[in-house]
Amino acid sequence: MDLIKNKASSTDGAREKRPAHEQVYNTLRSQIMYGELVPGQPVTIQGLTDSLGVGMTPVREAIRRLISDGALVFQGNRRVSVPLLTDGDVEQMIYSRIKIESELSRRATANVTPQDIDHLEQIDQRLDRTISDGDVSGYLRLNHRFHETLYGHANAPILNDLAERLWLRFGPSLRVVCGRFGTQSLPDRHKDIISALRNQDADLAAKATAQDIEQGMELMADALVNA
Amino acid sequence: MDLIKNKASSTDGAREKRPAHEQVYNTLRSQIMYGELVPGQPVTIQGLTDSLGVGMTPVREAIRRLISDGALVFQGNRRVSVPLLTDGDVEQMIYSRIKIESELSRRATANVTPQDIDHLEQIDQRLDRTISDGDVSGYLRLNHRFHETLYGHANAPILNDLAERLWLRFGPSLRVVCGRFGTQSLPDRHKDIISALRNQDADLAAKATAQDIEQGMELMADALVNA
DNA sequence: CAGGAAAAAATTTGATCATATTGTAGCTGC
DNA sequence: GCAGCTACAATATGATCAAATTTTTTCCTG
Repeated sequence: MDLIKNKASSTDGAREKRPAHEQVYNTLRSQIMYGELVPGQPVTIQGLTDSLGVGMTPVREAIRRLISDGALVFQGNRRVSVPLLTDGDVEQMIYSRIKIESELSRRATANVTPQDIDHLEQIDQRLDRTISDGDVSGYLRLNHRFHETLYGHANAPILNDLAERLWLRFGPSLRVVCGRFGTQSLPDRHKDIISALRNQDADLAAKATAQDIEQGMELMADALVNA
Repeated sequence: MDLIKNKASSTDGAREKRPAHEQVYNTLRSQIMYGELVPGQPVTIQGLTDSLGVGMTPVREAIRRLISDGALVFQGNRRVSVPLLTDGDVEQMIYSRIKIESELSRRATANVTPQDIDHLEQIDQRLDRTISDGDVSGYLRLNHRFHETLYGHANAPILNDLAERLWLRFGPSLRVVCGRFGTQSLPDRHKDIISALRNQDADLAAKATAQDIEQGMELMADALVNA
C-alpha cells in the first residue's frame, strides 16, 4: 500500500520540497490572515523579494493568487495593499458566512467521530487560554483552526473553499478589532457547537455557528464604524 | 491574435494599456468560462507562451490566478488542468449558487431602473435566438451576461465575487452538457425574473432565480453522471 | 527467439533567477 | 503651482536549472 518513493521522511523532511511560490503564498497568507499586516498597508514586490530572500517571480505569483483570493487588492496604478473593509462589505460577509459556514457545521455533524469532537474541544480549551491571556495572535490562529477543523469534517471542498476565501478577507480587520477591544469581549459559541455535535443535532450546530459568526462580525462592524 | 509590442502604432492608443498578464488572464478565463477548454484537458505554461506569443511570467501569473479562482486545478505533480466536477461538487454548487445568487437577485430588485430591466430583456431576447439556433457558444456567453448584468445592480461586490467564482468552476462542464443535450432543453426562467423585477417583487425574483439555477444545475448533474 | 519488464537516456515541462525595459510617483527649479 | 527630470518599482523576457514523463535500450525469462 505504501509506496517506496520516500518523498518526505516523517520528521521534517518535507520542508524544502514545496516550490518557493507556494511557500511565499503560505507565508503571506498567514501574515494577512492573522493580522500581521494592517489593512491599508501597501505591499511591494521588491520589498518581499528582499525580506523573504527569493526571486521576484515566486513573489509575483503569490501576490496574484492573493489578489484573486481577495486577500490583497490591486490599487489602481500597480499598487497592491491589504484591503480596507466597508460596512457594506461586512454586511455581505455576515450573510455569506452564515449561509455557508452554518451549512458546513450541519454537514460536519453527521461525520464527526467522538475523537474528532475531543480534538475540537482541546483546541477550544487552548483558545480560552489565549483569551484570558490577551494573546491576540494566538486567539486568531486558534479560532481559525477551530472552524477550519470543524468544517474539514463536512467533506464539502467547494463550500470550504468559499468559506476560506471569506476568512482571508476579514482576517486583517479582525486583528484590528482585537487591538481595539482586547480579547475579553470576544464571543465564543464554540461550547454550544461542541455540545450540539455530541448530541448529533445538526440544526443546533448550524444555529450555534451562525450565532458565533454574527456576534463576531457585528463586533467587527462596530469597530470599523468607529475607526 | 497578434503581438502587443507595437507601441508606436498609429493614433489609436489607450487601448493596449492593460498589462500582458491581465490580458492572458482574461483570454484564458473566457476560454474556460465559455467551454473552449474541455474538462480534464491539461494546460501547460509553455504551450500558452507559444500560442499567445508572450513570455512565461505573465502566463504563470494568469494560471496562478485561475487556480485560485478554481477555474483550473493543480493536478499533483506540477500539472494543471481544467477541473472535472464530481456529483458532490455539483450538489455543493447548487446550494451555494441558490443562497448567493438568489440574494443578489433580491438585492438587485430594489435598485434596477426600468431601463435596466429593458436592457435585461433585450439580452434575454438575444439569448432565445441562440437557443433556437443551437448556438452553444452564444448561449453560454449571453446566459452569463444576463446573470452578470442582473447581479451587477445588487451593489454587493463580495457576493458578486463569490458568484463569479462559482460560475468559473462549472463553466466548462456546462458546455459539455450543451454538447450532449443541445440547447433546446435548456431552462430559462429569465422571463419570470424580469416580470418579478418589473413588479418590484424581490421575493419572487429570488425564487425565480433559484429555480433557474436549480433546473440548469440538475441538468448538468444528470449529464455528468451519464458521462 | 520472442515478449515483457525494469532501467536509463532523452525530451518535455515547470521553477527560479538576473537583467532589460517601461511606466509612475515624487522632487527640483523656475 | 507646474513642466521636466530623476529615481524607484513593476513588467516582461530569455537563460538556466530541476523534475517528471516518455521513449528507448537492455536484460531476463519462457
